[in-house]
Amino acid sequence: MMIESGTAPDASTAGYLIRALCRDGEPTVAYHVLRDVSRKRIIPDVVSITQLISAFSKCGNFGRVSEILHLMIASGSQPDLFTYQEIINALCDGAGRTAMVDEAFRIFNDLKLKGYACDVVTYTTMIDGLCKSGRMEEALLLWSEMVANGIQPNNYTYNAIINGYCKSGNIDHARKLYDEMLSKGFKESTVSSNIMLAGLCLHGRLADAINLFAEMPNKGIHRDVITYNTLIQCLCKEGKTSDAIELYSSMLATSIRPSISTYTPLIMVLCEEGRMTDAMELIKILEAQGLEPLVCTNDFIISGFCRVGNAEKGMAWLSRMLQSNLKPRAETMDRLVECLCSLGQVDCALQVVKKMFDISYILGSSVCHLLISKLCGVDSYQVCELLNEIVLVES
DNA sequence: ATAGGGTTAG
Repeated sequence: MMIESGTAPDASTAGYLIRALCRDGEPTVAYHVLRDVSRKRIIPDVVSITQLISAFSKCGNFGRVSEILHLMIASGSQPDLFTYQEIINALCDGAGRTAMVDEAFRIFNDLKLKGYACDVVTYTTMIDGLCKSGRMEEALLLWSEMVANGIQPNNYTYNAIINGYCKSGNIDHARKLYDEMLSKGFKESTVSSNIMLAGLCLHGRLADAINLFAEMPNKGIHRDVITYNTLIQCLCKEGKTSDAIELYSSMLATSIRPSISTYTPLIMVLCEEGRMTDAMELIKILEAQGLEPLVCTNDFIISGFCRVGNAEKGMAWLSRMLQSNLKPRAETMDRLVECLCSLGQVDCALQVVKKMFDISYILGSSVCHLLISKLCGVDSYQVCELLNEIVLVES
């Protein structure tokens, strides 16, 4: 309407639109606004373009990020520390999966060379990224460099490094840093407690973990869904299933709502113990709360039904999975074939095998042997050995 | 005229 009425949009018009579109999760539309106005030599403010860069960084579209940076610089506008902070943060994100920490580190070091004054947030982001990819030595070097530059670590920085120590197995160093953090006047928080809790759990120090959990309210630290999930997962891992379920029950008595990560370890351990009725009860509960089981939970359930010899239920869940376009793990299919064979339901087993072929899985050799044995009524290992011998003799 | 950054489980 504005353009049709003959009023030319300016940089502010574009800036408003770009920020609003980014906020509403429409970065591609925002990008087209930027392209449109830049053709008329109109360049929105750095804040708006930074939001756009942030949106594309977060979804991993670094090609587009680089393009916008070039457009920005070519039109005489300079990205600032916030702009690069968003890119570095996104490159560090991904929990080791898609983390491009090397690239983040390159940009970070480049920033210093270009004369940008990195601050506590930039340093902390980079330290956290290095810690998360297991590069503790470099993270500690950066910490020293930061302090040498007159920037004091804050509670975020401490949490990043404490988390790094916890994850890399040095729980005693983590503890030392924790005490140092407290001595500098930074307060314990839900986040710092959750980090230590996860560290203790990771190293099997269940008694210490339970103690920390118990002490949180005494110290005035609020427990959140992550606190509960971390301890529930730990109890499940340590075989304390009834304690895990008890903790889950006590969680329901609080105002904290369980998440899918509350249920996943509980259902997994119930399936492993063959407690399929209890597992299915939890599935019903989580679905009633509008949650959806993870793909791996479906695998646990099928394997669990196989474990208790209920191939029929296992088959039903497999169908449910395939109908939802979820891909079961190959081992899950193997378990089901094995279970059906042991029940003498070779035809059903072959149906599963057909479904495996449909999703382009290859039969494992042990399942192959099992099927051949069932179909031929002979021990296929012996047949194979015989065949091998024949091949040897002939060659 | 308006407005931007970092943490914990999975």
